[in-house]
Amino acid sequence: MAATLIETPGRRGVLDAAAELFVTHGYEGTTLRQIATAAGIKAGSIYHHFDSKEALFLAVLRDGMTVMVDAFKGATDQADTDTSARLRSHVRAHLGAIFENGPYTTAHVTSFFIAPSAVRDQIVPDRDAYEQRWATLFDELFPEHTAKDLRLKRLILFGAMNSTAEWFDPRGNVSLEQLATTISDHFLHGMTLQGDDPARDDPVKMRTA
Amino acid sequence: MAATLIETPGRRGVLDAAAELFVTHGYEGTTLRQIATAAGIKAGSIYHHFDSKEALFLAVLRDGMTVMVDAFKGATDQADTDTSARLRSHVRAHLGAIFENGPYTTAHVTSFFIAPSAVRDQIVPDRDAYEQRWATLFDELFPEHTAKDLRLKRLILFGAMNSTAEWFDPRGNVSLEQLATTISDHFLHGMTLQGDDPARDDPVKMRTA
DNA sequence: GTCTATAACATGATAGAC
DNA sequence: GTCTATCATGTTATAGAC
Repeated sequence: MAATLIETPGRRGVLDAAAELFVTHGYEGTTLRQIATAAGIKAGSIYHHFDSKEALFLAVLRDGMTVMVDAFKGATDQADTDTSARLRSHVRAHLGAIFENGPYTTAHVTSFFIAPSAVRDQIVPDRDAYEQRWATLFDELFPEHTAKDLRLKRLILFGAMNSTAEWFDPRGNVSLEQLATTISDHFLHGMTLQGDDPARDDPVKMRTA
Repeated sequence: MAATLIETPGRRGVLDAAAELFVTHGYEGTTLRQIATAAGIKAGSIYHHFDSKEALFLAVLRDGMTVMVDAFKGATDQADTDTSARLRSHVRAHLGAIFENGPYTTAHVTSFFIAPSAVRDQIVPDRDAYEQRWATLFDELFPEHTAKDLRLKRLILFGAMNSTAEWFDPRGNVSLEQLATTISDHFLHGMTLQGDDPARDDPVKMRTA
């Protein structure tokens, strides 16, 4: 039994195998035969579940997006009150989607940019909807900022969060909780030295205009 | 004459064509025929200049790294004094390398992660050396911070800067100068509202421990 | 009905001979 | 630099197993 054999049968098994391979080798770098082998079937059999390689890729990206949206909703449901806690829970949710919910989200984050335009065009609406959730959150958290500024800041945060997929290892000496705290605290305060207690709970006071 | 025809002949022409195609389609998504056509030669002729497709890719990544290192040196040579100006000039240099020095840097930033491991292994030392320059700069700029914290913050900044390759358009309503200022200011101060003058020059006072 | 195996085709890639 | 042999890939058609 090969190490990378996916146990789950059927359509889900193909998706699991594909997502994992897309993360490490990219879309073009992954062959249907690799996916089939990892899923324990033959290449031609994939076409029973998906119309094409692109359709399979799109399904992986869609699932990744769904995980992120669900995580975001979960953070919103926590109903935190102060700015710091609200931001942190959503950052934690996004990072959790990347590191705790399998390779679907990672595949989305790392291989969207160079995806074939036919695939990109179909997934863009989903992405836009997710970004809109964040935009609305930002409007609520930072009402004094201009829309233009908030857009830039949001993209900066996304860059910081998504790029963790390239270097962060949840099993290392920094936990996912610490990473979420570091990123959200830094996003709010920059390099200003805070208290040494990483679990402090004083809300951040934004200057009102 | 095709629109994407590269005028430069020989080895450099192949590199130019390859770098541009790698950015948009990734390594595996780019064929030697596409590169050859863009360079105005035949596919097989590429092997006159490079031993393999991987060797060509490696050369592109190396050139991209060189551009970044040169930009970094140029920023250091400016010999700014205060923290804010020093950080900003280096951020500006890194962004300039991405958006003003052709597709080599962008290819490096966007397609390193999913590059074949044989290529990645060979370019890692160059990357590490570049990151070490940043690490040294951070040590000088933020001496009160722990090494562990500085590493995280550095990776956060890299994520923010490199991800601009996916969304920033220098011809849009935000200039590269504004982007550099926004990113470095936000890195230092977070969401704390600063004065409305984007060109202010007051140095940032880091609290001493 | 649901899933998979087999086998073959068309295209186009890499690489080495010329 | 060009040409061409070899090989891999996405895809389809058909049929078999649960």
